[in-house]
Amino acid sequence: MGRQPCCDKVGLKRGPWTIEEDHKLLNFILSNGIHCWRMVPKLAGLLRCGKSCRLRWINYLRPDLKRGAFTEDEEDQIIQLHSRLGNRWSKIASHFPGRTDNEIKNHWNTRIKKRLKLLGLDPVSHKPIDKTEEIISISAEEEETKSGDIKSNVDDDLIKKENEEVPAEKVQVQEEVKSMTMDDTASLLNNYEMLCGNLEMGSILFNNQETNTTSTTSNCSTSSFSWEESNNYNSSSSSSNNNNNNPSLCASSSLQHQEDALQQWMDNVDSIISWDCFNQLEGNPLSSWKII
DNA sequence: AACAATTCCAACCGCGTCCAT
DNA sequence: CATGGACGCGGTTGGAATTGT
Repeated sequence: MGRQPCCDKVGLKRGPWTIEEDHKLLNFILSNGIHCWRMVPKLAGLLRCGKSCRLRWINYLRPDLKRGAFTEDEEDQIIQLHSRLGNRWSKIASHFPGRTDNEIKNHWNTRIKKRLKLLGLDPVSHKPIDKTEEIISISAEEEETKSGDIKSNVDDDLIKKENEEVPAEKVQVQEEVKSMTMDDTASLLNNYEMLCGNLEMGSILFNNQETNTTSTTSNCSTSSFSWEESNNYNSSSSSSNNNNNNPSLCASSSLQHQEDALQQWMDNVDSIISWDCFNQLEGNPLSSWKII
């Protein structure tokens, strides 16, 4: 498209972030919030492009990130969501507070894909591999006549639309695939069906559990911590904060509560970020943080 | 112990979408 | 309505860490 680069890359640093860079970015965002990513590196004194800063914040520095391995329940839910949404990682990630799209995408590509293959399921179509190939060959002719509209993974609205548009024969084929799938991998897919039926409720429950639970390591071997967990005093805004990258430190909460929450968060991320290194750089980080 | 192969994940890249002008 | 800038998303890659020989 001839699109111009997002920023002037001359003289900009690339590659892994250093602790000092993390500190600068974290310090800047916690002090000022996020208004324009393009300006963040300039104002924070970083030789990075805004895009890189945004990614670093979202995938690593964000206080509400949940660390640690995915649980089996999470994996199952990812599989279920992927069967409905396809590779829409950000949409899938929105069902997992504290998880990033990148994290889920990586986990899918490295673990879940293999798990599905071991179960004899096609990671793309979520159908038994052999049967899928059979059906593909059966319906290849009619698919060819409809160029450009082949999308194996669509969300509910798109599925509905597609079903309205496709001929009855194709719907029948889809139903056959569905029933064969149920026969061949009954237990696994039964779970998925159940999850599918309860997905909306499930996601609500999941969110509530996330915000109500004080335990941070129930299913993970490593420490996990949610910013919202430390902000339970601010319950009125917890749901809206779930998908918000901005830490929203400038909300209605009192300064004391914010400082308490910040201290609690720092205590919990000690194992993730080496604050000792930060301290060596600039003394106690808390003392240098200005909460709006 | 040394090397090769594999796994894993942080970060980059390019494109699509949104929105202000 | 057209254009351009900024952001967000998904695909891909580089290299560190781990495992196997």
